[in-house]
Amino acid sequence: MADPPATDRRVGTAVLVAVAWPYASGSRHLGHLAGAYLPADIFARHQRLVGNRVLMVSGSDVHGTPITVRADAEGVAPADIVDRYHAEFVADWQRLGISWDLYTSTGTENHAAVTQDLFLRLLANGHIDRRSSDQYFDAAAERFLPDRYIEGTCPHCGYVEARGDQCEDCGRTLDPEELVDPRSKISGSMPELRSTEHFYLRLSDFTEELGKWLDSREGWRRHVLNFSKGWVDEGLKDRAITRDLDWGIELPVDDLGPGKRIYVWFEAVIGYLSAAKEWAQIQGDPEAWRDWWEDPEARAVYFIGKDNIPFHTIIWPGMLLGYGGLNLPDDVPANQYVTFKGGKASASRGVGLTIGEGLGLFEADSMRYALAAALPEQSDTDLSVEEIGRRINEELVATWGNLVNRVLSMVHKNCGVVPSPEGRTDGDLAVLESVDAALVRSTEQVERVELRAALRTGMDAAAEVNAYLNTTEPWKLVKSDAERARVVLGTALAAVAGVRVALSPYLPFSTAALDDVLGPVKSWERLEPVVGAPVPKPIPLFAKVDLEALLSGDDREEEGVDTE
RNA sequence: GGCGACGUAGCUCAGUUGGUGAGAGCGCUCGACUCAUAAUCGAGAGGUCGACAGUUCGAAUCUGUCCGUCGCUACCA
Repeated sequence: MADPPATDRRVGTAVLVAVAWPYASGSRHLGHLAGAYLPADIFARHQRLVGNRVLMVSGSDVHGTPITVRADAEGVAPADIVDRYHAEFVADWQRLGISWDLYTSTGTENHAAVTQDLFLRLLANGHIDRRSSDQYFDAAAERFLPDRYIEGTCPHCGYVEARGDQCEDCGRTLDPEELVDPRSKISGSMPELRSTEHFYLRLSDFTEELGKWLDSREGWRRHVLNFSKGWVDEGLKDRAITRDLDWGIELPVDDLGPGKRIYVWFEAVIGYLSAAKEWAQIQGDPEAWRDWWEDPEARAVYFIGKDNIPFHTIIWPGMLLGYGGLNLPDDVPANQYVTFKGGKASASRGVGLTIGEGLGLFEADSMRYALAAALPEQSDTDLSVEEIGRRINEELVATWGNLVNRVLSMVHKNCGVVPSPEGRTDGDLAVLESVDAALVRSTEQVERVELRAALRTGMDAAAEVNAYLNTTEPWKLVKSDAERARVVLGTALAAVAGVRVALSPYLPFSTAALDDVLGPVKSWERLEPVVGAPVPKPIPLFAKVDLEALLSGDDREEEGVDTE
């Protein structure tokens, strides 16, 4: 490469890799993984190898009505639900090799403090105000009711168990006042409308500024920009920040009376900032977060699913503008959806696989490959167990796994150690140059967050090395010209080492499995293997998937496991 | 209802601001090879780019209508 990657982590550009906060209300599925966590990890791993200073943060989103609803349904405390799924997420990330710099939660004291700081600053700057409205009040329980805590008959379809925010039967969104015969989910009594006060974020203050900001964005995905501009063009509406809940972050002011908390949509996005501060504290350098949030040279890339777009392109930037002095997102490469047999993945509806279920069927790297090859970067992508298995067997194992295996086998058998690079012909050098070119090309693609294409680039390079072997036929040379055979095998091994770098962000476990022979991958460049290093008989990097067994298993009932 | 997206080879998808004969991977057919997880390499077949109309010298790409799929619609985040 033209510019050798910096090895000093303090030299490169500061890159904040901000990843959607998974809601600790149920298991996450492969759609979430392909939508945010996997692409973020691939991007972060690549950025580290090119020498940038990556800070990749996220955490479990532990507040919000769905969690309290679920806790009530199970007769446990919200914290029990949160603890269960937070632990599950942490285990998922570990098994998947998601390389967080910090994975925390919104349940920390630090997060509450940062949230309250933002609230107070926005309040002081005039971007938050108080408004009163009529809301349903449960006299028996002596509390106001969030929309989800009200049930009634849907005015559109007559469904008797419609929720205050949406009718599950006909799918229409509702206002609670529209419900016929409203009932409190807490006491079952008929709620009454009472006046109550809440704080509102004056998003409308930022309509013009956000519009200009969005117009100035370059390289953003079309659907992200269209959707965001659509919101601005319609006119931004002020949003209530607080809710009548006792599960959530407390207000730093007490003038609304008891029973009001800051609601999730406002505080969850603040997690990106609070996590950076928490990370800095853990590092023993409490001011270190400023490198990512205040330095204008720093980059911030937010990995989310498309359902989260307005929160990251409108609301969070609006909050940051109102706060002042902090970096706005540089890119929000929101992914579309993964569908399963045409339907949106949803654990609650039993569509698709949870991450845990996926890991029960496939090796982590294999599943990472299959999902990365099908990332819904431009449009929804349809997946199935068969499709994942096919990708693994016919692409990953056949092209890359087999290449590594055939090269290592021949080197082991005929040389026993890494051969010297001396004596390479133009043809030998050409294959190495094509691998180097692939590394340059895939960097350009990753910079644009075209991760599918960058994976393809790496796989194409692997195919070129396969073609090189078929042309040079080292298995014949070992009988006719042993010296030439050693040169060819050494070249092939060096090429494999380079392809391995290109694929390493996608395949961390199998990459590390080659450390003993090829050395650890520390930078985004093709390094010659150490001459004379022993090359033992190889173990296949990936197991083939038994598709028939999977298909018979796929017919079994897939039970929904949770709400979303 | 409103907004947005999508509908391109058997399957999953790419196709920057409209312009050499429409692409990739996989599958399929034929051939080569046999070191390698029956893997690899080469060649080839296969699509009137959802339908219709329009703008243009020229449209998969722009406009309109229609058909179909999906998402969002601000208290799920």
